[in-house]
Order: sequence, then structure tokens, then C-alpha cells
Amino acid sequence: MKAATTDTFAHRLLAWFDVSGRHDLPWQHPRTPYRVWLSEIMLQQTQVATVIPYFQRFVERFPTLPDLAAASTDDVMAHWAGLGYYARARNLHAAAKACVAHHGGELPRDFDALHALPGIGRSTAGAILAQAWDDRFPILDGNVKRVLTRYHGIGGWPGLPAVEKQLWALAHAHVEHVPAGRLADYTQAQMDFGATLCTRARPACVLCPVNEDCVARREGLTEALPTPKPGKPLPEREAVALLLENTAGELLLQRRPPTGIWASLWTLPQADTDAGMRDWFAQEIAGDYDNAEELPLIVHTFSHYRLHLQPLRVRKVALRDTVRDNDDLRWVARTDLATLGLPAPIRKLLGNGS
DNA sequence: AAGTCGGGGGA
DNA sequence: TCCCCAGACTT
Repeated sequence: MKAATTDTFAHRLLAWFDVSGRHDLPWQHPRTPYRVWLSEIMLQQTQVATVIPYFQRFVERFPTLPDLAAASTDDVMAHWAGLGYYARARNLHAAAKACVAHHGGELPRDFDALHALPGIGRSTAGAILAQAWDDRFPILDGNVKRVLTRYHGIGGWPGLPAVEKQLWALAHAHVEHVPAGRLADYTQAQMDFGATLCTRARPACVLCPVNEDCVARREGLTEALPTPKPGKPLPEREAVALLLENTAGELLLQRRPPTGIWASLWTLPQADTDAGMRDWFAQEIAGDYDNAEELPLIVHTFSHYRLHLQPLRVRKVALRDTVRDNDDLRWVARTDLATLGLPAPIRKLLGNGS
């Protein structure tokens, strides 16, 4: 069994790109630093198909960096309107002016100088240098994060600093294997690969040029990676459950309805409130509810809420004469519990010797 | 570390 | 509806 490797990744990706990559995007013809920069800014959090018409109109109105620097704010914003994230346009304009003021009207071919310009972060600076000059810099955008988490089997949400640090290290390791003169193609290849093959949903693993070495594919984790962003805190709900024992030591179980939480499973009689539980008890049971013993609180997490379930135990009770043992309400010997479908937290409670 | 910015597309 | 997208910046 082979582990994910950095030896072959770049070469295989480039071979795939030569045949199946995108070679006709507007900013590739011609591929000037200014046009690469503009495209990278427009493509931040924005899909290619959305960007293309904006890019065409923008470069037609502002063909060069000095043209952009000389334009009015209103003119620039008018050509950005509809793209969203308008701070990008303001930063772009400010950066153009800074380039005219400090870099002779061109984008600097220096990582730190580029990174210092407004709107250009670590990944965008690398993308510009690699694509415009074939300089050896890695990128780490959403596509690359998805590809690397899968290829190397990296768990944890990629937005976490610790995970991101790991991914940058892997991106660096891969880029070291790219042949000189192919950094621009490699950069584009990663994005094309992530956008067309290693997609978020239903990736085309059969066609993947690196599927032999992909950890996620080998371990069946393709759908699970990258780890999704943690959601908002779950709503909290409370409920009461009754652990009822008859004189024979049997437990009273109730079958859940065929839909909803724990559908058709056997659980303890349960209610949303203590008052509701008391009413049900008075209706169905012969015994003393006030004699109930509080058992340890059960906290159980569902996909859409967290349940705090308070179990109450009452011994030596019976069903009222009007209520019969039936399909939905049964006395069960402890030794027979294993034969019934019980939710995990309930099974744990009953197996605890409670 | 978390919040903010935005419109579009897919599940 | 929710989540994600060629992220960067501020608090």
C-alpha cells in the first residue's frame, strides 16, 4: 500500500493539464501581470463563469495598470458593480495607484512588495508571480485546499490555522517538484483540476491523474473531505424519560412513531416537560410519581439539536387495568433488551445497571 | 479566532 | 434552504 507522495503529484497534474486543462481563459491571452492580477482579484470567492464578462468589460475600459490608476473611483466601481465584495475594487484601485507611485507603474516582481499591496494576500501574491513570471511560489485557495486534504487525507476544517499551516507546507513541498518554466501551468492546473475533476460533490476519481496515490480514495474518505466548516451551536432541547419497573423487575418500553426522531425504535416513555410526563403517568400507570428517583442526566447530540434527557426511575409500578400490554407499550425483561432496537443513549442507560 | 463582505450556483 | 466559491481584511 502506497502513501500519498510529493514525488509524482506535480508531474502527473501537469500531464493531465496539457491534455484536459483550460487553455482559453481570457486572462491567458495575453497573460500579462496586470491581467493576471486583475483576474486573481476578481476570482476571489467568485466563480470563473461569473467573472469572465466583468473581466472583459474591465480590461476594455482600463487596458493597463496606469489607466486604472488614473481612473476615478466612480468609474472603477461602475465596472465592478454586480460582482460583490466591493472592497476588492477599492483595494485594486488603491494598489494600482501605489504601483504608479512606487513601482514605476508596474506590478512589482517581488513577493513582499506584492503582498504589501492592498487586496493581495499570500495566495494571490503567489498566484500572480507564478502565472505572470513562472516564479516558484505555491498557492492555497479553495481548490487547492480541497485537493490536498483529499490527496493527503488531512482531516479538520481547512479554515483552522493549524490545518491551513499543514496545507501550506504540503503546497510548498509539491511546488518544489515542478519543472522550471512550468510554474504558471502548474498553478493553473491545480485550479482546473479542483474545478473540473476534484470537485466538492461527486469528484471524478475514475479520471483523476493522481488517484493511485490519493489517501482519501484509498480510505473511502473522498466524500468526507475536506472537513466541513463547523456550524452554528445546536439548539438545546429538554425532555423527561421514565424508567418504570414492575414487581418482576421488567422494564416498560414504548415504541416511537414511524417518523421523526428514533423512528420505530423502542425507548422509555418520554415527554417534553415534567408536567407532561406526570400527566402520562397518571393516565397509564398505577404507582407513585412523586416517588421517582432522578438518574444521571443524559446529553445526546442529534444532527440538528442537542437533547438533555432527564431519566426518572419508579419501581414496583403496574399498568392500569384499562391499559394493556400492546404493540406500542411492553414490559421487557432486562435479558431481552438486546433483541430490541434501542437508541444508543437509552441502551447505555439501561445497560448501566440502572 | 471570529466576523465581515456579496452575488451566483449547486445539492 | 444551506453551503461553497481562484480570500483578504478588521476587530
